[in-house]
Amino acid sequence: MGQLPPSLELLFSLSGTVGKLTKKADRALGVHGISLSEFMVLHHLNYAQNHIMTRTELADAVNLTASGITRLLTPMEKIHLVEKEKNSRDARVSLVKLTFSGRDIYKYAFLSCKNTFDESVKDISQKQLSTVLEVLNKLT
Amino acid sequence: MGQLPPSLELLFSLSGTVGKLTKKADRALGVHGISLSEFMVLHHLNYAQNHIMTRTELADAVNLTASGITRLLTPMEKIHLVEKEKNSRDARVSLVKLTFSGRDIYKYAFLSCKNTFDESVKDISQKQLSTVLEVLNKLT
DNA sequence: GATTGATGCTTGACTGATCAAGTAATTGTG
DNA sequence: CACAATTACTTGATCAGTCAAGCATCAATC
Repeated sequence: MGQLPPSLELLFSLSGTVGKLTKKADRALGVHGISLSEFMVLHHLNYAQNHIMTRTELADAVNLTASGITRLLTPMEKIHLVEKEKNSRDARVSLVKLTFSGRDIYKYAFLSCKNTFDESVKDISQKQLSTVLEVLNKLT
Repeated sequence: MGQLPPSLELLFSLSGTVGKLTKKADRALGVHGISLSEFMVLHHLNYAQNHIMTRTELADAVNLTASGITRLLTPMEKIHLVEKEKNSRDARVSLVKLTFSGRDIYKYAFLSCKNTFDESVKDISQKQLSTVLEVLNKLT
């Protein structure tokens, strides 16, 4: 990498690695017709109360802007992975609910993704992994 | 994050953190009129033999496709951060050379970027950092 | 030394995301 | 209670990057 202080070496490495991992994830998930961002949406909905979240919550969860979420969800609604619901308390918010078939796709996509990345992670120790997660947290 | 196996927790965390760090870098570098990708190009050229690389080498170094590099370099050539050179041995390759003013911008951009990220990294130990770099390497 | 295949790069069409502006609903304040 | 500020979301314009196709050049083989 050459001549970089640790902080920037970290930045460069992170950026390279994540680029590659994202492509890998997209290939693995492509089988199920979804992208990594869509998978992340399905995941967060799957573990949310009643499988429902607001668009803003989703935007935060998957690190997109509000408009990014609008554009990501539109096709997902069209193929019925998620559906719109109204919030009776606040007419501004548009809730996103995971459908049954959305949950189904999530399960299969989850398995593909897990297989792919368990493989990538196989010779990294538990301890190293938790160090990495801790550091990533501090960087946020 | 909830209910994720370690490998996918790592993927999700990496993706979130890198998204945020990239935005931070782009803000820091925006002062100098360049993006993180452009900064990475300048960096690799700065430490290359004679400040010259082929477009393909650059593409690898910054994790873009050949066409991505073409599109990234075009404006950089226009503002004379880099310039084209021919390779006498092989007329297919188009060399990219860092100009003096490119080197200058690099130096200032480097300082801004370093300040920004040294700050982010200040309570992460040397040892943790090298663990992270090691893990990132294994993931590639 | 002509042909076949690989390599380096560019271009057009597209995708996924952003930002800025706009709309609609809600909340807080004089 | 009115009205200003804030919040949730959508839309048009734009941007950064990909992919597929194409062009030019080079290398290997017959």
